[in-house]
Amino acid sequence: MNIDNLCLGVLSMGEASGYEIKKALEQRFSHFQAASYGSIYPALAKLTDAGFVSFREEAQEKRPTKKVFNLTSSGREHFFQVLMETNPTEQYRSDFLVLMMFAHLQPSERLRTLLQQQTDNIRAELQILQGIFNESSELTAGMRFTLEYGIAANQGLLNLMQQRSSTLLDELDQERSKPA
Amino acid sequence: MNIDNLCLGVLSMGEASGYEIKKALEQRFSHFQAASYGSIYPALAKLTDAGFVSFREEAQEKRPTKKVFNLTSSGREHFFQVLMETNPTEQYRSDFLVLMMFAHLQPSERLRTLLQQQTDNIRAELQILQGIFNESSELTAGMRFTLEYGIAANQGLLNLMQQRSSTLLDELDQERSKPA
DNA sequence: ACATACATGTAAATAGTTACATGATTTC
DNA sequence: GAAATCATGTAACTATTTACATGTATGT
Repeated sequence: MNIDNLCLGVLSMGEASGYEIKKALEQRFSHFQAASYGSIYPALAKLTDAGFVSFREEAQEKRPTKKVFNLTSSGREHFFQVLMETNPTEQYRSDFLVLMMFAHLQPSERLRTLLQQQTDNIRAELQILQGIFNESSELTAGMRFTLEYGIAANQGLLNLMQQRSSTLLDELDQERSKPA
Repeated sequence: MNIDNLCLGVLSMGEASGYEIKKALEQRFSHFQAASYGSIYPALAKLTDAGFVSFREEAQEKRPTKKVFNLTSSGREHFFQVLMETNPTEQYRSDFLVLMMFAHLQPSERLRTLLQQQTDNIRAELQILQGIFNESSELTAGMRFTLEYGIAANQGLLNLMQQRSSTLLDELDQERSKPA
């Protein structure tokens, strides 16, 4: 799913400026997608050229004038086709796990810090997702599902981190003291 | 963690050719890292220039001659520094969750297929990880941990998919039949 | 006969991010 | 007085993948 189509998706939920699309992605898609202004603004220009979105300029008091984009019917049709043709692929890249793979090369104080940081990060992410899930009214069924999905993964990981952090450190201490 | 440093990591476990590094990444790192030949061979050339690896050419019977790389002491030192300075960041990108976010725009037959595919993918990944965990001898503590980490996440997700797939479809049917 | 494994490497294309450029207003 | 929010946009850079180029040997 490229940024162009992600913008169409956000606009399918209602008109928005480039700036507002970025905010929407941060608030509602951040645990599984990201985009910077440097990709959003060129995407909106391309989508305008392609006729998938149109915009009006809206002057504001004490704020810069903004371009408010909305989906054309051609854009809505196109986005439907995208949804029907996109494969449900996923990718996960973890420097944390790379560091764990080479745990035996690092001092135990460093590993203690890494495990603690990761545990904190997971706990924080879990609280963000649970916060949105519990406190937001008017979530679509799909959005509730994406939140529950993130909560399920992070809950599983938090349990593991709590059970295994200290035993991993013990195992590594044993490997260290036992020469081949 | 860029490909250069990932190559150093693989080589810290023993000498290898570019081809063998790719295989090692597929077998031991695939659930949290990836790399293609187009990035591995240039990385090895760069690392050789920098003096972090050296190689010998090994002629083989009935196989092309290969370059067997191994870490220099400078490379080993450098990789240690990389390990000490790398932040334990993670990134997750999911087209599956994007599709779920827009579940209300898709026919229920399509959603049924997507949910089934995702469930199958998670189950398959889980079995791969459990297979390696149970059947491999001589895993390092760090590698066992990376496997358990993947298993914990996927087990949490599989439980969710099994509980929620059908209720999500029901919820969407209700939203569809209830006009605003 | 067709695909897969072995083995190395380059060039073009992809898809972004980061930093820059500009500037008012509001909050801490 | 500094940082954050609002607001748009471009240019340079980064890091990678995909496709190409080449060829033998083995398995199906």
